[in-house]
Amino acid sequence: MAIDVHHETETLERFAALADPTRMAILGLLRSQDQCVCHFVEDLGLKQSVVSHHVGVLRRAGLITSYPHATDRRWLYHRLNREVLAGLAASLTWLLDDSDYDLTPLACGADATTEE
Amino acid sequence: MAIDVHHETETLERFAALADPTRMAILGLLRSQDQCVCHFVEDLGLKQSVVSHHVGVLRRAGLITSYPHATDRRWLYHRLNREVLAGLAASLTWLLDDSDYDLTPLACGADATTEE
DNA sequence: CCAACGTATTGACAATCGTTGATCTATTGG
DNA sequence: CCAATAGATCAACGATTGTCAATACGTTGG
Repeated sequence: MAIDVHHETETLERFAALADPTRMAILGLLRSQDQCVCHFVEDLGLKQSVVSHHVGVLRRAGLITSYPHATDRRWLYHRLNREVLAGLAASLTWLLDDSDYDLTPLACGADATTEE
Repeated sequence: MAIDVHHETETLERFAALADPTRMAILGLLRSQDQCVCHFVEDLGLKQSVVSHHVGVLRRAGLITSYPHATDRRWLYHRLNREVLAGLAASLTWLLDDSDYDLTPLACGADATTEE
């Protein structure tokens, strides 16, 4: 069974990639349209190297994919990887799934002994 | 409108709290039953101070809530905060919502100029 | 072929994070 | 009251991460 696919290093890296305001802002910009780094630099008012760094983090985490512009290959466009983001949402809903939830708190070792 | 509730510091802190193997393991254990720190120490084979630290991170992030055992108040039980976890899942699905998605990549400044 | 441009990469520095061991507090049982 | 227990807290250390400036790389236009 796929016990803890949700704890995998890959998944944790992805959550870490989400946990940064700059990167979350970039993802927010990509929500409505594919864009290249120059837009992030302009819209977020950040240095190019900073943006490039964060885009690299997002790409290595698999949260976005990148492709060169059709005519001018200097421009690198970025797109949300919706499958991966959906996978993260699935990890969260897996945690939330309470079909196996036992309402009684798990007894402590000492608790179990004394109550025996 | 609730433009970027999903970028809030609170939300980012929560994603950061998820991005650690120990904390994700603790959340995984809490999925099926409320437990106290002693269980995490035993099940994960970690030092008490390490577990206490990570439980603190999870609690401050709002991912779990804590309450003392009914009869022995030395034992502190922990429970998933399902509302908060659902909120994180909502932030992800908000990113995924492509109802406003424009298939044409956003033109670069230079691009727009030359193509004029 | 050269200069301008978009982006990636690198190295240095500061800040943050996880681990450890020690100590501290509160609670329970004798 | 005292010893044992559950858990929190703290200071110190090493590892990681973000920022910045500089540089390198590939592409394009002249």
